[in-house]
Amino acid sequence: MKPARGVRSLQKGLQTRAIILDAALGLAAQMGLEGLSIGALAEVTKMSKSGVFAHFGSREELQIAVLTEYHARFEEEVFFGAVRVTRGLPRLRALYERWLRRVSVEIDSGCIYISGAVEFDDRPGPVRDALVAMVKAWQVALHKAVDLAQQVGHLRVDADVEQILFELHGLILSLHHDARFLRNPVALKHAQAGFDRCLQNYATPAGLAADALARKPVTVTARRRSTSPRIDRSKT
Amino acid sequence: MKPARGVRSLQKGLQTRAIILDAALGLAAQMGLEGLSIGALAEVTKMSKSGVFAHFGSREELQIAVLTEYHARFEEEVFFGAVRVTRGLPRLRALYERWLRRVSVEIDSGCIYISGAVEFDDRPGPVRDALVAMVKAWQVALHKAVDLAQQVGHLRVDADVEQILFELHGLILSLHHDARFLRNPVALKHAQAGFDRCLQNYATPAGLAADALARKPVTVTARRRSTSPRIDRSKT
DNA sequence: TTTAAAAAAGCACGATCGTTCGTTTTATTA
DNA sequence: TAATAAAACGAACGATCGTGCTTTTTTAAA
Repeated sequence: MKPARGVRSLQKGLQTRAIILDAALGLAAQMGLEGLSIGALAEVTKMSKSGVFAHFGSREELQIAVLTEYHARFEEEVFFGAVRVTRGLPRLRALYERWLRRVSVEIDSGCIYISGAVEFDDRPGPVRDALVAMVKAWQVALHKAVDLAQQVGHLRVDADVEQILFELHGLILSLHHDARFLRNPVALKHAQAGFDRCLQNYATPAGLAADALARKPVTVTARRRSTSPRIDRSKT
Repeated sequence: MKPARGVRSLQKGLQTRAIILDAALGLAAQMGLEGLSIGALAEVTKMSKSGVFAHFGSREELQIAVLTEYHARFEEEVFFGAVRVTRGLPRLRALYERWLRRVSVEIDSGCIYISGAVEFDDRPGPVRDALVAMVKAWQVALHKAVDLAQQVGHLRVDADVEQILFELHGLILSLHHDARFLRNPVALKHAQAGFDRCLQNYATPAGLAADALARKPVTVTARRRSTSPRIDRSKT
């Protein structure tokens, strides 16, 4: 039959592909998507270069596969865990808290969305396109959460949603920068305080009340695995 | 004589070194410090690889030289131009406006501080050390400006200076992300509005008055070259 | 204009990169 | 267990990487 096509249908193939992808996520988080090399990936998985290569067909497809996998994990950890929280400020805070935790847990692993945005901001091609699509999808999800918070009367309706998202995203980026690059241990507190101050600007009195009410239970709840066992997550 | 030592004393050497460095800044702004290769640099300057190489002695020293040059330009454009403005909120706004403009002018050239922070956040070595030192120096300068704004009564003295810096930096990072990566044309407006909203939180009434007074003349003044002709800036 | 030094070029090195191809091993199915 | 397909390997390719050496060209001083 023809060589590899990037799409597997049997057991063993998918299994080792998942192992490779898991290692690739770790490598990409540390070295960046551009720093991810097939040789290093082969070494870390104790496979041959060509063996690794055959699972993806090209380096570009490997990068896209890494992105797709990262997106799935991000979605599951940050998004799906928070949409079950009461809509309005409680849900928005839950989204932000999980997002924040994802970036600060990744203090020694790196957020591929953030590093990828810098690496591919003027490097056109399918990798950039895929990354842009994922980041925009996440922004749309946040947009909806803010919209809902306005509809339930938690956020002032005259507030500019895009402006809120811009500022919240800035807090996340600043956290990533200060915690990871400058190794500033209080960066997390600044990001949390920034969110609170943002709310004080855009929230209604009813929103602040709802937020205060929901605050303890929401922030404390530790997230447990949902039912879908899509991928072994033992190293995460 | 011994080979190259990275320090030149005669005319021609420094001259072409400056030319190379200028090209290297452009390349690094586009490809990142890690994407900067001596081969590509030789091609763009129409020199031989070894000819380029001899001016720096190693790739690492080239990267550091690029950083140092970038730092000098940043300092001159952003910092030295703003410290002549009245201390307090007017100066802080002047600093922020220039910083902002530097990042948004660089929409198609890239801020090396920001891309470098992502590239070197877990890549120890002298390049990372140099970059950290420069970013911290800039933060210290901003810190002083905020301190002064508190001392002259423009900012509330109970405000956390580090928190203010964290949030302002977040706005800059968000601008860089949205403008450069997502190509969102309204990102600049969001960054400006974010600054204003930040002031409304931390400024005193006297500060807001001083800011309103100084706003027109300060923001409009276009910056002209100062007297020091350290380096040909024709491409900038 | 001759002379000594600095600058640039030329060439080659080992290493690593992504990728291709043919072979061998492993896994699945009949 | 035998037959068949998938998976992994091994070796090699052209390209590029940073870097070292030697030679030629250019520059500055005598």
